[in-house]
Amino acid sequence: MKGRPREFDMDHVLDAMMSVFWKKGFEGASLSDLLNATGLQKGSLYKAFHSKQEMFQQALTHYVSAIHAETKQVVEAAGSPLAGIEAMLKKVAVDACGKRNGHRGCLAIKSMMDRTSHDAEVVEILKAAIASAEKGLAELIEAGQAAGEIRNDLSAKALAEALYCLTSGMLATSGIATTKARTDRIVAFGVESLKSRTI
Amino acid sequence: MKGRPREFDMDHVLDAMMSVFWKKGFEGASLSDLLNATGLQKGSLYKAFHSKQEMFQQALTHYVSAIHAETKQVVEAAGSPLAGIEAMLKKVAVDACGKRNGHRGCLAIKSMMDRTSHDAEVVEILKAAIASAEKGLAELIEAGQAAGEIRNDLSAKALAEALYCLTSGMLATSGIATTKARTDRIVAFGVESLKSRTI
DNA sequence: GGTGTTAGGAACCAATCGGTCAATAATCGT
DNA sequence: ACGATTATTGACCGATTGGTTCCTAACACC
Repeated sequence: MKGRPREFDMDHVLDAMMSVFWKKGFEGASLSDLLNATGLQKGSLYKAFHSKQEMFQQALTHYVSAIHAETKQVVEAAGSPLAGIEAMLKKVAVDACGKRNGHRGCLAIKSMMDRTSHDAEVVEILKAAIASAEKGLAELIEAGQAAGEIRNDLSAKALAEALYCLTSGMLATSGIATTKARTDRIVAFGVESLKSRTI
Repeated sequence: MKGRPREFDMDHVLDAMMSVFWKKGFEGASLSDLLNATGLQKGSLYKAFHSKQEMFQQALTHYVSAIHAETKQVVEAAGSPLAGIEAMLKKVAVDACGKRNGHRGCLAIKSMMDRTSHDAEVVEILKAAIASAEKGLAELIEAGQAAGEIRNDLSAKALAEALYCLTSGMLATSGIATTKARTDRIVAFGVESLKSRTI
């Protein structure tokens, strides 16, 4: 590495930009919002990221890996595959209900709505995130099926998709139709729909 | 009514604005976009609606009632409560998969993401829309329960919420993770989860 | 057929948008 | 120590933003 080293911490800057985009969306977030949040000057920001689009992509990637890590941790703390899934659903329910760092809902879901038609790179980031999430879910479900905990009349893949769909739905209506009682019922429905049953 | 009558057709204008907001979102839709789409001049638009916010609110209301009418029709064409629900899910799946008037997904879900923190009126419109949709679903489910077609170990309300959540999830990932095969599996999961079972 | 009322049209506005650039400062490799 | 390289700063840019205003045109009512 040559030349003058950067004075700011990239992680803090990504966090700050993530917050701004999360709260205001891509178009709603102005350069000066980003500048205020990061504490940087326009030139510095544009030297590190070449455009607002790239700022967004990096912030989104940052968000996705943070969520991934959090979810992994929650799942692994649980005692069984089904318990892991329930814990994950409950985590999503909490994110959908309350405020999280002052923001509601999920940056990834928001991005699906307003960026995918303008930014192909964002589409790839989100596709990868969904694929990764569903792969993790499917593995968990397979383990649960092997243990006889989870129904095996439907494929692990199909169940993983349905589960992911349920979480997306909770996050999509975040702030409109998300009370704790409501998300509790949805989580219960999800868990109940997974259980193996003896007909 | 006094004075000069308006020359444009309000319904066409609402349709046009709805399309623009649907495709570009609130912030992404510029006044000139709206002007081009409606064919009106700035003065006329602002005489009819007093601000961009109000244009959005009216366009969203227009959208919500259109979707409501479409859904009602699809449901009533089906032969039984459960068949009605399946038809409704399939309709959502189609909307989530393909393009519809050149737009993807659902304007209401998009609005939940980017307008609810800025516009309290939009929150009310969306809350009312969700409440109405779930009320309709719950009545359908109750009828299905009475007919023995739908499980009654969970309340109609809880099932309606879960079902709505599933549809929101499909629409949220519109354009990212929506292939026909995938939405087919999710629809099948939804229907399967509703069926009454003899344990 | 005036008169009051509303719609249409286009020029106009300040503010803000995303983005650039040249000058200066700080570090690395040698 | 010195040149190459990179970061920081802040002024600057044209374009566009949402919104206003004023004038004219067209109808309803009496």
